Amino acid sequence: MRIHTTLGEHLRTMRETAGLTLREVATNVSIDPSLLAKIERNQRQPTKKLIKNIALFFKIEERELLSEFLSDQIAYKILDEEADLNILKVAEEKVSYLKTLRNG
Amino acid sequence: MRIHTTLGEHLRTMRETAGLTLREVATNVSIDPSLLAKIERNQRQPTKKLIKNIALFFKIEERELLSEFLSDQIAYKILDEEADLNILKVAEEKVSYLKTLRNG
DNA sequence: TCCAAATGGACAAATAATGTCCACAAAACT
DNA sequence: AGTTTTGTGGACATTATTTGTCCATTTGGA
Repeated sequence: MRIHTTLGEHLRTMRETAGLTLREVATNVSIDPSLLAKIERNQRQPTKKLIKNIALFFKIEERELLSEFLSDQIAYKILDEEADLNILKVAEEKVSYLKTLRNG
Repeated sequence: MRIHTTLGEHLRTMRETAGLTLREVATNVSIDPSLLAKIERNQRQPTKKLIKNIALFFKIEERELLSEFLSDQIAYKILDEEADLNILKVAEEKVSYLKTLRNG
């Protein structure tokens, strides 16, 4: 089993493992092959609806892809902003803080 | 370690400490007072241009506010998606991985 | 070579966000 | 009380961002 580090790479691995073309998968999830190609190379983000369709098509857990999707988004944001990694620690503290605000 | 709340709360604290009204600050940073009120209560996100203006107005470091801004965005995303906190660990690993990819 | 597959870019469409206006509510002041 | 000032809420306009498509081009294999 190959290690995939982004959602796009994971999707490409699954497709190639299944021996399918972009066109075949794209048709089944109702998008243009060009868009799927971009998603596999992380040039576009899939919508949640598309993630659901892909999970159904490959018969895997939707939440697995959603988790990859979310961590991708956060990672790319850190990279885009050239931010320090301790931003993530701060964010973690804020989540706890905001949760207590919401509940208490 | 210092206490992190949210960017909005920070802005409100600074404004009140300075004894200024929403209108006074809003006028100086060229936005509607209503918008500033929403930003202080985290109902709206400031643009980077606005963050710059605010930093100039209060004579503080722009990057301090930008860091708060970024960690806020990540925290709110985690909360919105009701995601597990270990997503942040995964994101951290992805950042490292993508950095090595980028550099070769 | 020929054909299918994959990629890139420009543009259209859709979505999501910011920002404003105005009305209202709550204080504060005279 | 009346008046003015401050902060809030919602509807809407505006702007920005993102997704998605189309088509041309390139790549790779039989």
